[in-house]
Amino acid sequence: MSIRNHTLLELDEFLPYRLSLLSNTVSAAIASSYVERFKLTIPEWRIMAVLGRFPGITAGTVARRTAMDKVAVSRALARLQSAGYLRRKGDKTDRRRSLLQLSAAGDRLYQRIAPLAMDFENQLLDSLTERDRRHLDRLLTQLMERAREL
Amino acid sequence: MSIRNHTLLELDEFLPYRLSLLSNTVSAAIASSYVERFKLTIPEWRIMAVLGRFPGITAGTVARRTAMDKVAVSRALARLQSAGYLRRKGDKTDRRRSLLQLSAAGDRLYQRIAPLAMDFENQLLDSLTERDRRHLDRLLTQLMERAREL
DNA sequence: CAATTATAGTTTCATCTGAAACTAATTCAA
DNA sequence: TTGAATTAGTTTCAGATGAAACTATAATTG
Repeated sequence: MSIRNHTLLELDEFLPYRLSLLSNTVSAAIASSYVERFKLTIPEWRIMAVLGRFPGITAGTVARRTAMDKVAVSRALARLQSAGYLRRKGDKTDRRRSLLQLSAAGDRLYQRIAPLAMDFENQLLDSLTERDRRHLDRLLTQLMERAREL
Repeated sequence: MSIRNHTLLELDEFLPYRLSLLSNTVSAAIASSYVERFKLTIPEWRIMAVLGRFPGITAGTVARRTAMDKVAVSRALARLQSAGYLRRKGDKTDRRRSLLQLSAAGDRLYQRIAPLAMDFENQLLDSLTERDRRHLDRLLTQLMERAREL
């Protein structure tokens, strides 16, 4: 990072640790600021977010789009359904699958939370200039590509 | 991020999600590339890292420096001790505490893993220019400050 | 001082999680 | 075709986790 060629391992300056800390801090802030208020977990909210955007996809597609494993998706879907936020429609061409979409109540909730989420992101990014944001976008993309390779 | 003023919530472009994904991907790579090989969990390895750097600190200090909660620290310390990597020395001025340090075996392990950790970090950062790295350092610091406020 | 309050660290308990096993349906291959 | 292999999704089981209770010690205060 800023001090290149560390000869000592300093956790505070160790990129994997910093990423983990930042991600956890951000997630905790989200959880306490709006997700918890609506009695959702982060995984449930993520699923609502992809279903709000792409209605009618299957559980497998949800798993891929949210990078969650299928067990976690299955359980979160069950909870969303029993909370009344989810509808499943059997897929006629493949009866193992169901096509998922938010119920009316689910959609109302999504319409309330999505702006809060975007607002939260904007508040995070407010401290950065437009140029910084583009830079951040590029850096995260590059790091992500690299991390996938390693 | 790059496309400012989202009117739609796209998970793939949502900063908290991207941070979480990147952090998880990096942690998974670390776990499979060297931590798992030495039969350590990430929390255990983090504790070894701070003890390698700051021998003689207490469990509470470890918790603060690793941002782990005290339950997790207590358990990871117990595992490290039973694996023979940790020594505890009663603190004479406060008998609730112990002063922690790596055992000889713990230190040997630390000396093997630390270079791998730094090497991993360097591989991650290889894709960035020196200027990008400084920028990344600054951006992460700013985001972290902001996230703490929110 | 004695009594209360606070702190360090551990244990308990209930919940969460992920790997593996499982069920049901589909696709492939002989 | 039909039996084997694959895939979608759920359930099970065993281990991980975090909040709250607990133990032991130290600090505070009246």
